[in-house]
Amino acid sequence: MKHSRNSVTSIEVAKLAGVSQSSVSRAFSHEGPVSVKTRRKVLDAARKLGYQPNAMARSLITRRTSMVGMVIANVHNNPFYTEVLDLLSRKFQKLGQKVMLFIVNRDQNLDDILPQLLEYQVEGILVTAATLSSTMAEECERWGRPVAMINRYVPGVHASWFCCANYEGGKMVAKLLLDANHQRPAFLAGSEDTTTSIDRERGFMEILNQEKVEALREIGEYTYQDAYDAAIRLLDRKDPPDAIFCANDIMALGVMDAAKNGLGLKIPEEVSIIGFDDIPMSSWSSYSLTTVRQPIQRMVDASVEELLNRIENPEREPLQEVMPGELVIRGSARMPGGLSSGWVISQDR
Amino acid sequence: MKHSRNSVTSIEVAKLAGVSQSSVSRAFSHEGPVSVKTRRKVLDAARKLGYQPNAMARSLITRRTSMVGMVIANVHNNPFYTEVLDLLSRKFQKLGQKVMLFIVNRDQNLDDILPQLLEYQVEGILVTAATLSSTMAEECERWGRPVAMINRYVPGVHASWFCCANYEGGKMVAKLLLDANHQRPAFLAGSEDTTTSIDRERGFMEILNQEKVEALREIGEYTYQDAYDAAIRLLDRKDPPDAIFCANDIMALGVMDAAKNGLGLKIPEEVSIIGFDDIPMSSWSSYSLTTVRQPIQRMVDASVEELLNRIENPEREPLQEVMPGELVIRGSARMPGGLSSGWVISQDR
DNA sequence: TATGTTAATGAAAAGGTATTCATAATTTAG
DNA sequence: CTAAATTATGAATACCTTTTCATTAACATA
Repeated sequence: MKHSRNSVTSIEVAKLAGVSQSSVSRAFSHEGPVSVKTRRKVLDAARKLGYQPNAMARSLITRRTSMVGMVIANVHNNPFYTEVLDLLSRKFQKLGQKVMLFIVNRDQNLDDILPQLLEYQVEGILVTAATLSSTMAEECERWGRPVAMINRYVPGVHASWFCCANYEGGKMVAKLLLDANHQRPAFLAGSEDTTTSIDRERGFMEILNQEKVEALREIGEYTYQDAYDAAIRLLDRKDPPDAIFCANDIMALGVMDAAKNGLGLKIPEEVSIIGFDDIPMSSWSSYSLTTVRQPIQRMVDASVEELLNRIENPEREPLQEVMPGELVIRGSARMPGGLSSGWVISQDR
Repeated sequence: MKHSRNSVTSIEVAKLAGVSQSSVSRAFSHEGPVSVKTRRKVLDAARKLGYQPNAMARSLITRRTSMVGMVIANVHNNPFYTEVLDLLSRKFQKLGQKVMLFIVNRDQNLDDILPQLLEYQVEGILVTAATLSSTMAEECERWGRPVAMINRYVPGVHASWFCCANYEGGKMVAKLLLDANHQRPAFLAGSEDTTTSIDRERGFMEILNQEKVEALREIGEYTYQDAYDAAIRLLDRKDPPDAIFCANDIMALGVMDAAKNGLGLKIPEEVSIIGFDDIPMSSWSSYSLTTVRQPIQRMVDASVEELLNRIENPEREPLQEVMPGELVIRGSARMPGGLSSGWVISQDR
């Protein structure tokens, strides 16, 4: 039996079941009163015909789609965002939301995909690792499409966001390095235009400045290879740093490989390296990277719940929260002598 | 100005522009005759009101949604599928398709998400790293929703699929190892129920059997940690293998770490290790993994194009293709003495 | 048994668009 | 300058549901 494109409608089901179309609808949507008898008749007929309610038609009348837009960048060159994507998607699914996915470049303008999201009537938009211009965000919000962001924020914009405490994380790292007597730290920045890198650096420098310690600085592009190259430049000078704090883990791994395999340096004896994120590879025995773990599950849970919450309650004010990261001490950074000086040493997960 | 949930309709635009609703529709859909004058009037009014055509209403009448379903597993513990996801998503976007994403567990039953896909009227379904039961696949196809799979196939099912030549890949690896005089190879399988692991092993064993070489065997779960543990078991016996072929790269990296850091073995002097996929980490200097590169871009391009093609031409027979992988020689496996004996040595990308 | 409540049902309307068909405006050909 | 062909427009309809409203059936209460 060859069907044409799914065109079995509730009317046909009604006819076969010997009831009205309304009853078919009621039997499917768990609303309204239906006798068990008709429900059974309807469900039988539906199964026989392979009937499936048409979500488009439904959304037209209910003005609900149960669809959310998910905009994400950096998914293939940063395992951190792979995990975010995975967790987000699963969480939305579990809560009955369909996910319309857009993978973009970090610096890509979202203005062209936003119309598509609105056209398809997503009820909310979750953005991570990509930046929504403030006018666009406002636009969405004004049209009743709440926006939630992970690890991005737009100052003064009417939207929800959840960030790791990047600034405080940078401070933690600086303190750890200074306590362990590092004299010449360096910061390896990711792209200049991302608040994550900026905030981590700000916190880092705050402490160093406070202690009148100067820092070297290099820039990469948030990739392993860029970081590798930057590390070579940094470590090959005649006054090389004795510690490198990297904007994220994937860069830190590149730096470690450059130091270890590229230049034959001993880690952490000759140079300490610290990252940010705690991606799975960081705990691999070849690296054992000391890093700041982002509260990824918390950020995902909070942002999803907040988004759905605001969808249900459009009048509610958007929530924002910065969530503390957690220092994960492994082997890639020299430790303070009096080890127990108040450092939180986290277990591997 | 506070809007309620986007409810500006083509009728309101028509009113403001002083034309009929039909003209608004025509001005937006680039079909049908519209004078430049009315088009301008319409577009102006639309911009003023922030009008956006409603894709649900449109799809109801056109019976097209421009949405495809994408079902993927293993995305967070195998970077290979992260890249597949990324490429697929971008390709669909570029071709004007919206992607409805479902991330599942590898062994999860897809029967519960399939109704959702059909309900939302996706026009086709792309499955990768997850297995669709043959009855479900048939069901989709019968309802005019073509199915395309990457790296999965269901024997005898009426669907498109594109696989890497896993069997031949396994053979290549076996030949390479034998040529380099390995005496005691081992295969580290991923989960038993995936055709990729099975086929790679079959090819591998085919050659070994042919040469009357026995092989050890272990099983992991397609994860770094599982592979690490399995490698310890394998290498800690009194008759350890001198080569381990792993079902995929992420496992191979776990094996390398187990050998190198766990047991202090030299790679490739004491044990050769070979993977499959060629994920980015494999080329990192800490690993330099010899592996079989999957033609990921080709598989993605082919499957997307095939899917869209079948959507437009429902009568067309589904296409299937197995695409050769490419041996990437790096440093983790001992090489044959006469190196140039016909081996294709690939450049890093 | 009669009456008041509640539950179940069907008819009809609404949601926002694309499209057909008939009509009006414009252009082209003769 | 008229007839014919073409192009532009608007009214009406269809797409497939959910939901309201009115009606009927079932039930409980007195």
